[in-house]
Amino acid sequence: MASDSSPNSPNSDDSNDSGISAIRAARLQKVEELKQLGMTPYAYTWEVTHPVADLQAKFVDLAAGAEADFDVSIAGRIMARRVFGKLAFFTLQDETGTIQLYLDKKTIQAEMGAADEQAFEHLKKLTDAGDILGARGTIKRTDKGELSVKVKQYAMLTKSLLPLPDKFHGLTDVAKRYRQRYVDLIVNPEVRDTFRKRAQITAAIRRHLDQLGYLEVETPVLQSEPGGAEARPFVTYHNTLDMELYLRIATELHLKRMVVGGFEKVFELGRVFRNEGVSTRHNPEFTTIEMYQAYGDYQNMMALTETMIEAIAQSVTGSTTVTYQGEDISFARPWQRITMHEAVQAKTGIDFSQFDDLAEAKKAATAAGIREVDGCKSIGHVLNEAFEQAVEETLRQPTFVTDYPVEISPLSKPHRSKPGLVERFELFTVGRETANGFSELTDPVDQRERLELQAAKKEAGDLEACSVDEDFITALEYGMPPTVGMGIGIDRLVMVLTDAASIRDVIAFPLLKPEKSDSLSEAVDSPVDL
RNA sequence: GGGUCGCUAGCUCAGUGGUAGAGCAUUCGGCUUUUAACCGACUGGUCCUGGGUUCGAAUCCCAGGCGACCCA
Repeated sequence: MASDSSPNSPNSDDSNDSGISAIRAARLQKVEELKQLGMTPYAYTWEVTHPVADLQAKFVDLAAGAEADFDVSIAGRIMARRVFGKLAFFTLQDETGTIQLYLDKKTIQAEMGAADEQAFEHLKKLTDAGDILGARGTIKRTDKGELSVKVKQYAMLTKSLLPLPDKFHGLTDVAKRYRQRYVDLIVNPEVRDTFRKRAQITAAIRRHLDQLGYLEVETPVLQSEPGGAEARPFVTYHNTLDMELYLRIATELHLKRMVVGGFEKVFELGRVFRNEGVSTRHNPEFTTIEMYQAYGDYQNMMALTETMIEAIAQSVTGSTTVTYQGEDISFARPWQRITMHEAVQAKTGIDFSQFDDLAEAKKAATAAGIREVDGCKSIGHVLNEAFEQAVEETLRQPTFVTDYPVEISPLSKPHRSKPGLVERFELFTVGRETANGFSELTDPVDQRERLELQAAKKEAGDLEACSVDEDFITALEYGMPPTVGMGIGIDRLVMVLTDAASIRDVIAFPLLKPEKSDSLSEAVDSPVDL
């Protein structure tokens, strides 16, 4: 598993003493010294009696200079060392926070003398910032007011070979933070908070849906025919079946099969994959939740959506109002609802419902400053362009946009009273699409026609269009109850609730191009100097 | 895909044509109330890569890599 290209794994036989190599060599030497002293540098267990945050809370009222007769055993990473001749202070960090270790020579030598008569000197010599240490002792608040564990015994649990980033400035290089997220997590507490909140959000969603009687299911990632969205798929290959497979671009079509099968409330929270560019709002693999409820329509699902997200915001951030990049966003119900036609008319002055002719619609849109309408194949597409260009960015507070044109909604049920439209909604927050739901199309004949239109686009070279999923049509022919479905982009929701500017801040290991590999070995292998 | 900006020690950053720098970390010495500890000494470099211009390039030019932001 050794990687030659890693900047932090210099060759072990490399005798030059450039910075990192020298530090690493010195620490490997300490590993040997620990072994010779009978202290394993890589321990097996350590009894932990308290997370340090619990201690900070429990002794919040302990006076400066006071000691508590309270035994604790803790473990964590040394984040900082302040060492004197016969006294040392370490800052120890566990998952919950930090606490100071008060290490005085007299106490440690008295307590550990039998095991190691040089215990304090070895502590000074053989520990470094970055090491993982176990410590047992009592609670004390120092004269300067810092809550501390007055250490009686310590043990090296894991010796660290590589230096931590600057203790004051931390790690700020964004590329390095993403590539070596473990270092980012060690030194940047707010990054740990983000991923803790992310877990709280998904847990809260599961709890909410569980209480409503939803069943969590798992559907295939590997598919012979991707569908349920318009996106380019990733292609992979199954060796023994000798066939190409695609990574799913949505969970929709399989979840609907579950509804056909009789599960009336199902959801899947999982990863989908879309073969598209990378930006602050796009990662090629991202997490969605899709949920389906039989016998409900899009009005029911809008109600569920705002109830659920309001509850999540409250439980995760402690408020229904969050600040996103300096802007206050209120998730308090009720949220604004506006039809797509109304929204576009409000921003452009154009009433697209009046058009019968595509050319007329394009002309009006262009006159209103909407770009790139030439390629639009229908009035609905022009309307959608107008919406994306003139409206989307302006929808800051949570807003449901409803009643989309059928041309851009191939899986939605026709609107019960508005010809040409479907019963669909999308949720926009801080100008971004955050959720998408609709009364599901259950008519298998209509569905086949719509998917065949998509298939024709694919034939014509549209890489984001899908073929007809025959088995899905077959499922609909057995009969799907009236159903509403909805999907949420979990990453984007987490971004808003954690005030993250980039989707990469809420994905632990975002996709990055590999750093250029060391060209030295290639140069050696290649006799030709190009 | 286009534009702008960035890449120098483990980390954070100075350095705009003339010997490669600072702080922190590391190493050594001192210190029993520190918390960006302090004091003293030292060490540490593929200046992202490859070409070019020049007596001389971290610096100027060209190409490439990776990243950030903006636009599409």
